Amino acid sequence: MTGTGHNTRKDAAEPGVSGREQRSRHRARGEERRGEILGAALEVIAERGYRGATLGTVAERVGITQQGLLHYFPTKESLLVEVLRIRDDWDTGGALSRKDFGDSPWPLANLETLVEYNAMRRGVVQTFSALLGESVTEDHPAGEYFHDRYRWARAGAEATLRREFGDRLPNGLTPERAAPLLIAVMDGLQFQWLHEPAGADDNGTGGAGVDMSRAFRDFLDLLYGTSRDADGN
Amino acid sequence: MTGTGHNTRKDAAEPGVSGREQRSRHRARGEERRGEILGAALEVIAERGYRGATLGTVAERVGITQQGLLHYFPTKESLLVEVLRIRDDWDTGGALSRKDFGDSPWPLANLETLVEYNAMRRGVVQTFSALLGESVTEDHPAGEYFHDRYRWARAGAEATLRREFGDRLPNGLTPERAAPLLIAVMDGLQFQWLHEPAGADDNGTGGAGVDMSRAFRDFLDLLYGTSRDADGN
DNA sequence: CGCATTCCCTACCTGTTGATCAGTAGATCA
DNA sequence: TGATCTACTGATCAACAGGTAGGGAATGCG
Repeated sequence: MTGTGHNTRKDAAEPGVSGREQRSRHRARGEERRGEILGAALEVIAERGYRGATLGTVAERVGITQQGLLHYFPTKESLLVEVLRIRDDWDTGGALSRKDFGDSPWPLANLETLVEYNAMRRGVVQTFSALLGESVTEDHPAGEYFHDRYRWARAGAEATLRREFGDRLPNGLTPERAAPLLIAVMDGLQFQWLHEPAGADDNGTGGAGVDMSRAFRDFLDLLYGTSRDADGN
Repeated sequence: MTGTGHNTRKDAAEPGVSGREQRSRHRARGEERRGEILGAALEVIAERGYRGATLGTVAERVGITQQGLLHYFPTKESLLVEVLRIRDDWDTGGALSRKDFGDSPWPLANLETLVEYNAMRRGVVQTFSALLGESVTEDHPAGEYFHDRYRWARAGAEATLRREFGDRLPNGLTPERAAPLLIAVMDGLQFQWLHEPAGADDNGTGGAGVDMSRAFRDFLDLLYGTSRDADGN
């Protein structure tokens, strides 16, 4: 029951493994574990939120103890910070702020792609949405993150809109004032979609759910002032 | 400190008070306390979310013990259910689903009023938003509530849009497909507003915040396809 | 080979939370 | 006047939570 039977393992087993392979494997172990933990934390936060998530649950999912996890992330909050950081790399950093941001002939296509991408990553969206909800409560560790993120997202959206439409949208609205709406639609649709998804990979719900990608395209049509496919599809 | 000095109160004091009034006052104590508890719970949930809220904190705010609170609401979840119910009466029941729903010459004005009303009730909005975020997590007691609420809200929005525009919005979009966008904007703006409010009662933020009411009007302009005041204001 | 580092565990502590149990004081009622 | 109901309180509990202390095994390094 107690930790016995491990001293006989190394010397006898794996006789043909070279020292280099063992070393590199050992080195990589740490970063690999970190990655596993981050992935598990993302899952657990999606399922229970940050406050509801426990270090023990995350650790268990990686196959170590809670104290083993604390070896990598000294506090629960430090774990959250890292989760937020990798999410930024994946999602926002991957689309909203990419260097090739203005490369597309149609800037808003990037946002459309982002939404479609999110629709395939329910876990990530759920984590994000759960944290966003919690972040409005007092003294939440993610509060500042979302505050900054919103400023930043609105600025990005405004720049995109300006690149697309100039200083006025077709209906006369300025990019500055349309930007919050764009962000709001993206966030708001996520909640509806999480509660009742509908879309490419989901059929038979009777049409009650929300097709996030299609709805977002509908909103873009609204910005353009014309409908591209509202009649047929 | 302990409950002394009350046995002399009844017989001697209030000689002219009839038995009926005393009885009713006694009866009302219970309902009054219930109301106080519900109000405190709304506050505490706004500050810490449902999972983060504790019965002790709520009870303390009413001036009773945690066990005293459990006398009125046998479980924490039952308290949440009641909070959700009264919120419905205040907010949704008061505007979205009112009988005089179609009485206004301009149906969407009701929604505008609702948003303006919300902008004056930060605590309620914060409670709602915190719970909405939590509700996407697994086995959350408010999950079903929000699921149903979204269906219902979309149906209500669709009906309103149909009453205003008929079967097609100016840009060709159907009310059915515009409804989710309307709800998404309302929800999404709340998060931005909570994180950085701006508006009538808030000046000097440097324009970085979000004026929820104005932004919502901007969105309605988008639905109409024309801008009413985007140039000057 | 000895030493440091990395990785992870056992043991333990302290605090919190929702909930139960039993009981008390006053009001109501028969 | 006694029975009963309402509105609580105090004591207590089991279950967890995050975090600390310290140690041990495997590995890398000189």
